[in-house]
Amino acid sequence: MPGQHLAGLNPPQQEAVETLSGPLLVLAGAGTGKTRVVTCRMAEIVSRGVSPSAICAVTFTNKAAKEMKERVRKTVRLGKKKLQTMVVSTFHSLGLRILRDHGHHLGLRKGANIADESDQLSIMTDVMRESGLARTVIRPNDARWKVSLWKNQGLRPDDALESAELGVESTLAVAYGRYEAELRRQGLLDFDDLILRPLDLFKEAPQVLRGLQDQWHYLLVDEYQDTNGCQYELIKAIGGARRNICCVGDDDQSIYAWRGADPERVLRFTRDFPGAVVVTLEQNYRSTGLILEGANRLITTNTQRREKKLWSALGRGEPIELYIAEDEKDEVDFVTTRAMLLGQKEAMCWEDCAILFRANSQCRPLEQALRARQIPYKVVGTRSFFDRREVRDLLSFVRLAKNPADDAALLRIVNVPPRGIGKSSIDKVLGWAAEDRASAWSTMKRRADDLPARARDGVRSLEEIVTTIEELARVEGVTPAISWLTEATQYRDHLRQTVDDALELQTRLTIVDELEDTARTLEATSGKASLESFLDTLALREQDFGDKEDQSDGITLLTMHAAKGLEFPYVFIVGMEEGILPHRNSIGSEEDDAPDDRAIEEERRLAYVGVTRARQRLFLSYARERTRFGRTVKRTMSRFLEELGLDTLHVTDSTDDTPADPEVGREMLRKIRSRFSGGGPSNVDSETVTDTKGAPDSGAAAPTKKAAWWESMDD
DNA sequence: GAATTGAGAATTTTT
DNA sequence: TTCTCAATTC
Repeated sequence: MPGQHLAGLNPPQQEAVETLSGPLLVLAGAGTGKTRVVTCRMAEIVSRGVSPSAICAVTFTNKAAKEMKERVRKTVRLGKKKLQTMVVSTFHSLGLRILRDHGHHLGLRKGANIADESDQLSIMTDVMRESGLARTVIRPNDARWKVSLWKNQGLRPDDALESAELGVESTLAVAYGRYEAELRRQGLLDFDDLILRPLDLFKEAPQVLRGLQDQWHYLLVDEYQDTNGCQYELIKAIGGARRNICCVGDDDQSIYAWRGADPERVLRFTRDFPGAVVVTLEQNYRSTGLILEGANRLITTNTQRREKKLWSALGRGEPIELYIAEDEKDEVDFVTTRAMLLGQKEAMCWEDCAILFRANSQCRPLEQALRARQIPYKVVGTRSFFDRREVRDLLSFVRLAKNPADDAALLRIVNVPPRGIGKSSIDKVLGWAAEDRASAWSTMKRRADDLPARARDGVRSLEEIVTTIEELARVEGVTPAISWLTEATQYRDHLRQTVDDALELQTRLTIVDELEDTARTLEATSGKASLESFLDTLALREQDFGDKEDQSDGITLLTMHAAKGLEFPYVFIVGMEEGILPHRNSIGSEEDDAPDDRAIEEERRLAYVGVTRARQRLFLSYARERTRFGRTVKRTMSRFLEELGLDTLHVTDSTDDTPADPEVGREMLRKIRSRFSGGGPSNVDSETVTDTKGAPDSGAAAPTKKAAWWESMDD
């Protein structure tokens, strides 16, 4: 029964849903119902009798993948089991899956571990030293990014060396080669390998690729504008000759060029896939007319883009507001005061409101101001649970149990908690290992007797721990293995001894608990898990932690990058200044650097993403002067404000007698300011989600509701 | 091994 | 200004 999923869709949306074969590009502007189209299209395919196992959908984030699965499940009438054969995963999960299933054709070790950022960094630091690259010339972290960029573009060490300029770049290309060799030696894969190595595999074992091509007749790629060269090759290979490939994206929202994404890839689609159908979605269901008008004006300044013009049937709405602040303090005051007003006058829920900024450093002053006024807030996308030392420490034991060649894991926990294996012992072992071309762990075990007595005992006890983890996991599962590990290492005691701050200790102990919970949750949903699947799930962040973000409500603080795909009724964007947005590194600031149009265009797209997050009200602000690094500097307003249509904005500043809300006099504002100017408690470190509950007497009591903003990430 | 100190940098970072 | 990182020192 074809066409059963077309109800309620506009004509272009219907066309996208009905075009089932051949290459299809869905140019989905912000807020045009992309997710809806994608899920309906998949439902349509299935309802025409295609097995779900013939469909593969690729996204960038776990959240998007989860969302898509969920929506398809709700749309398609089909048994759960049947539906689960449909692959909906991130690029990285897909790559890893392919490598886990077929990696042996590449001589890939069975237990290859995934290197996290700090592993990458320490390996990079080592190989830089060997290559004679001082960290004053290029910082290891920057080197890591550069190498990652090369890998994203599909450049191997040889290619990089060839294309590199003489000097630092070519030395770095040499270091890149050593970095790769070191990863392999330790049986590690970095994130980029998860995309790059499957391409090697397809060359090495074409039958594997053929198998995948036979399996997946329908391919879907989400956020196509963000795909890098490597990811493009991967999907093109799998899409193969069948070319049933549907890419969904918006060139105007391409904001990851600096990570190797090519914003022009969307523009090239019809050349890359001749005969492609292009459907453009322009009706926006999110924002009011005036917001969209501003957004359209802004983005049409860009030259490299597909023509499209968002329109809204939601009415004109309120004008975009601009507040010109005296300084950063005044700007932050404006945001918090305005937010409280909205809470009182328009019954805005805190969770309906977001504050967007360009750089994370802009976050802290906002947090402080919100805390002082006891407005609850949460910060999205800061250092995650997975990057916590406690998690990485404990997982390193597990990694070592799975892959004895993983020197990075060994070095992290060799003496954590202290077991008498000091620096000199470690150096000795590393020396022997290098001579024998063996792994550090095997060498350490084999030659423990050549070490001082205390170190020897330490090695034996570590050996005991590692073997037991492996056995426990194999026989009883991951959960008992992890619980046993924390007990046997007395990791909690170790924390109690080394952390003196009570609050900090509490946080860290909780993290240990949560790691155990994670194992439990994983095994509760999918049965006894192997060490491998446990580690993979964590490394790719495929699992949520305790649904913590769902419980908290409050104003959301996030970067514009993190805001992509989200929407809020009320949006503040702060720091609309030259040097911040567009960022100074994109302006071509250096002496002889010509202004880089492409960089500016990306900043403009970023601003566009920010603006199009707003449903009803949009507040922009900048400061006339700002204290940066201890020095007060004059600021100029962002060129993007002009491009948005300065004359259409409702502009106010601190001296204005008609403050932002025309109905509320300046007196009122002042009153509110002074009422809440008393300092509140401070001293909370931000983690993944910081939730500061407003006290009952805060007077900032906006109503709250349960429906969460992340339920609608429809872009 | 832990604490101290000094230099250098201060975008965004889906996995 | 304020953070990070690594070398130095006790």
